[in-house]
Amino acid sequence: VDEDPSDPQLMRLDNMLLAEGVSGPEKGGGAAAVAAATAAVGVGADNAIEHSDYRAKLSQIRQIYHTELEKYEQACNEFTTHVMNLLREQSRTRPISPKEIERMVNIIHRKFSSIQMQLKQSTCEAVMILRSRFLDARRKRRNFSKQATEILNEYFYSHLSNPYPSEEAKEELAKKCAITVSQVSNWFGNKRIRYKKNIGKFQEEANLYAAKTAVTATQAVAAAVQNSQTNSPATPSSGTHTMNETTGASCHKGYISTTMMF
DNA sequence: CGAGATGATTCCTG
DNA sequence: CAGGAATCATCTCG
Repeated sequence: VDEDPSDPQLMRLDNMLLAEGVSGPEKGGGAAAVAAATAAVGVGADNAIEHSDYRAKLSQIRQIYHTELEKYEQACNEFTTHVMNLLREQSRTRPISPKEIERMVNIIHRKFSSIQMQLKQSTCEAVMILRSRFLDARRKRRNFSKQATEILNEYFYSHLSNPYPSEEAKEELAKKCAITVSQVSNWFGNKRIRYKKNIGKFQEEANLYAAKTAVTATQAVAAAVQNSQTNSPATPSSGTHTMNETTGASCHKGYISTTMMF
């Protein structure tokens, strides 16, 4: 019967924490803000822009977290002093041992730290979601620029017999297309597999680029080609260096042999 | 909106 | 580990 005064006190504390501290406007607001920061992954233009966007959102989450943490800290302290005052008041009507006070304080702190853990966890979750949204490149896939595709296709179709660019070639292409080397690798991987899966579908494209390289080759060796064009077909006897020009010149006349690979 | 195109990822093999 | 194959997730276009 004597212990009852303390238990209602505890109950009230629990209720207050549960009602106001945790599920009150504070956490709700925080969670909503975090969710907003996470969800607002709109259309990013550039890689750099997206990255800074990502960092901004990250720091936003971090700031929300710290704000909330501070709030809880403050609320915890306030509540502790409040309870202490109540206990002190009660100590006039009944003896209150230091042990009991300590127990109360411990309970309060435990409660608050569990809330903080919850906050921490939800913050971590938000960060993970943010990370996965930004890091999973499939989610933000952008087609390469027309120009880049042009360059890649040009290389592909002018090396149809061996469409495997060396590491240096890949770097070169990457530089020209303003993409990464692994993107170049991806592109060639995709292109090879898709080309050979349906060569017919790519015939038009192949001719187009063959003609295109022929034009550039013609420009490069204008005089020579002009003279030999009417005469004999270019002799494909030379090595890889002049292959560009020879294939280009011969392709100019008709179909490029797409069956030579695979 | 839906089908095809396309860049990226995953899994597997030599 | 580079490349092939299958698959995913998004983009583009009618």
